[in-house]
Order: sequence, then C-alpha cells, then structure tokens
Amino acid sequence: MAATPPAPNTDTRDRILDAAERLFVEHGFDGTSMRMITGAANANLAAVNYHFGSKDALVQAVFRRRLTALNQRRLAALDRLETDAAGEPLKPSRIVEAFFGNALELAADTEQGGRTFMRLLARTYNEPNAFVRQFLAEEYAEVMDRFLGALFRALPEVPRAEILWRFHFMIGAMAFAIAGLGGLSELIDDLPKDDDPARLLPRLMSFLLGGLRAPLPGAATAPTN
Amino acid sequence: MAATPPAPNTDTRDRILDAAERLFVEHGFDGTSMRMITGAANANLAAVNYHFGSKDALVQAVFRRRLTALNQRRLAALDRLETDAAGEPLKPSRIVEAFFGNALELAADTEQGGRTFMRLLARTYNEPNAFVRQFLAEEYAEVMDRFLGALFRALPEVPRAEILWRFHFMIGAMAFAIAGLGGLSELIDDLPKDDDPARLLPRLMSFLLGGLRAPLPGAATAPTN
DNA sequence: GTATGATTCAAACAAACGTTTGAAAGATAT
DNA sequence: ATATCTTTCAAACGTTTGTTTGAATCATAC
Repeated sequence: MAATPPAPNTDTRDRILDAAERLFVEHGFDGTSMRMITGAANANLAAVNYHFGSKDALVQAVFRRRLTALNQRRLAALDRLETDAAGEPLKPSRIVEAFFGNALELAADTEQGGRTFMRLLARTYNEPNAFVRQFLAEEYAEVMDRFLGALFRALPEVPRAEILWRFHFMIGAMAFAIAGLGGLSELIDDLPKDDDPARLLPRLMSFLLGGLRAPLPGAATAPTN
Repeated sequence: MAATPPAPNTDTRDRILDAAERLFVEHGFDGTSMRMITGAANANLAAVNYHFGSKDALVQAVFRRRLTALNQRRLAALDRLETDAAGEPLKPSRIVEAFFGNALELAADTEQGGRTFMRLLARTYNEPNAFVRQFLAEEYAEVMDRFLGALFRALPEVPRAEILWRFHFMIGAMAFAIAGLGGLSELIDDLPKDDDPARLLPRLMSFLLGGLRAPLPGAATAPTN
C-alpha cells in the first residue's frame, strides 16, 4: 500500500507536453485541437484529460515546465549582481543582461526544445486569450517587480515612467526577434540568413542598451505640461 | 446584455467590420466566432457570408480597410523625403519617423477606431495562423522593400544584416507598445498610467533611434553605465 | 495467484463551429 | 403596379470541438 512514488509514468505525459509545445507555436492555442496533440504524441485522445485534467491545464503545464526555471535563473542572476555590488549602484547594462541574456540562452538551445518554448513564450506576450494572459502575468509578477525595482535604483535620475516604457520596448524587441527565429518572419522576407541566437544576443543587447541610454524625449523642447 | 456602442444605423457591412475589428483584438481570430461578430453587429448570422463570402475573407477585409491606407501614407512620406533630399543621403531618423510616426498617428485616433485597428495589427505580427501571416506579408512587401532600401542607402557603412535586425527590433518594440495600449498589458502590472499615444511617439522614437545608432556589436566601446 | 491501483483505449456526449439554403422582406426602376 | 435585384432572416447542414464514460490492459503488492 502507499509508497507510490510521486513521479508517475512520465512517458506519455512528456510526449504530450512536447507535442503541445510544438503545435502551440505553429497554430496557436485555439488553433491546436486535442486530437492534433494526442495524434502527434502517439497517445489516446483521452490522455490529455487523464494526465492534466483539461486543455487549459495542459497549457499551464507547458509553460510551467520551463518558465519557472527561466525566471528563477533570472532572479538568481540578479541576486548575484546585487550581492557582488555590495550596496553600490548596479550598472543598468548588467541588469538588462541578467533579464534578456537568460532568455536568449534558452532560445539558443535547439536540442532540448528551449528554442521552441521561447518562440511560444514570445508569441504569448501578445496572446489575446484572457486565461493565458492572466496566468502569464502571475507567473511574471515577481520577476517584473524585482527587475523594475533594480532599474529604478540604478537610474534614480530617470523618471520611472520612462524606465517602464523602455523596459516595455525592450521586451517587445526581444519577443519579436525570438518569435521569428525558427519560423521565418515572412514580414521581412529578406530575413537575415544567419539566425543564430548566439549572434543574436550581442546584436539585441547593443540595440537595447542603445535605446535605454538614449536621451530622454522632450529634453530639447518642453512638453505640454 | 452588452450594449453596442458602435454606430447604430450604419451599413450592415460596416457594422460587421467594426464589430469584427474589436472582437479580433479581444479574442483573436480563432477565438472569435461568427455568432459573436454578427451578434455584436446586430446582424443576422448569414450576413458575414453574404457580404464577405467567408470568415477568412472578412479578416482580409478588416485589414485592407485600414492597412492599405496606412502603408500608402508611409510610402508617400518616404517619397516626400526623397524628393526633398534631391539626391542627398537621407537622415535615418527621418526614415524611421516616416515608418513609425504614421503608425503611431493612427494609433492615436480613438474616435474612428484607428487605435483598435493598430492594436489588432500589432498583435497580428505574431499571429500563428498561416493564412493571416501570408496575407500580411504580401500586404507589407512593398513597404518593407522601400524602407529597408532607404535605410541601406542612408547607412552605407553599416552591414545590411545589422540594419535588418535592428529594423526587426524596432518593429517589435513598437508592436508590443501598441498592442498593450488600450488593453492593459498585465505583464507589467505597474503600467505607466499615461498611455497617451501622443506622448508615446517621442518616447518610442528616442528609444528606437538610440537603438539604431548604438555601436555595432563586437566594436570596442567604453560604456558609461 | 489474486487483489489493487494506474494507465490506455474505443466510443460516445452535448455544444459550438463555419457555411448553406430557400423563402420573406426591402429597395429600385420602368 | 410589375418585374428585378438586393438584403435579411430563421432554420438547418455536416464537422469539429473539449470532455466523459466504462471496459480493457498493464504494473505492482501481497
């Protein structure tokens, strides 16, 4: 009796997660049916409801499997920066690197499916589905708080609204770049042929830091208020 | 019941377009049903198929109604720049302004629904649906060609791959900023309270130009922060 | 070997989907 | 007023959706 190890048969479960991850990138959440998922995973149609409970719960599981680890690595990197600084103000570039570097590192992994997941995550930033948005917001709450707070302290002379907007811009730039990684962004048909994320990191980072350091708007001319 | 604020007695066709535009932003293409659309438009279920032929054709009509005009304004602005320059090289900042300024101008219009449309367009940059992506790529082909060509000529010393990536980044930054405009980006819960696109333009522009002018990756730099 | 719990399976469920139909209603022109 | 064309309408079409069911299969414990 009892003594049942908490780790059940993970075979079918993992195959479903992998298939769902891949299909969600390709067709979106609403565009991916249970039959597509279980078909691609060589599992029975009822397997998703048995292992996860519902389609929504499967979506959550797909994200949790990798997003939690990514965000913990981000927080750990920020922790390291702050202990190393020992009270001194942090360099904004290091903060940005801690956030986006960890993301691009995961996007560079094509073996374990990190790239697929990051493409899914990047797309989901703009997902309309209310349930998914809500879940993602909760999953990100702490990371946003910590990184925004760090940027506020690192740039005390910059209005917080400006920092918020620029962090917004940076996330958008990264998300769009990653989302189009493996899938060919048809939007710019003349896409750079070398889509190696290892070279994407320095490119994105210098762009982001250039934007972050740009002169504040209205510096020359006074705004309406 | 949800009252339908959109114009009461306009043409059925236009009421459908308005309702679809609004619902597509909120629920996505796959998440918006014909019954939702015709219900919100106070039209019969068969009206969409009668006026547009199919749901896919309706999606195209929603975009064509406003995107064609936007891209023509972009091209006209670029034409004006080039004739004014009379052979002299263009300033990259003017090129960027011609592209993104026209977009943000449309996003600032809350009366005629330009804002709603721009939020939809921004989201659609990351749309998985293959049919929608293909359509959007065709609709953008000429604009991308012209603006990238102009940037190549304006920055002859910068490798084209870098310009391509940075234009990519800029589009991503704009899209993410616009997509979260009316709809509250829950991702950053501490969203800037003033989401007035009229003030977004200078903010975005200085960020974009800062990124565009940033030192190329790999170049030796002396970062100041 | 038999009992017990976990997993798979084919089949069915009601609900929602996009689309089609044919008749009714409205509009327009002669 | 008649004929013609356009638009609306209620109803139904055949599929596909996510989920549930109950029996079959598998693994492990006693």
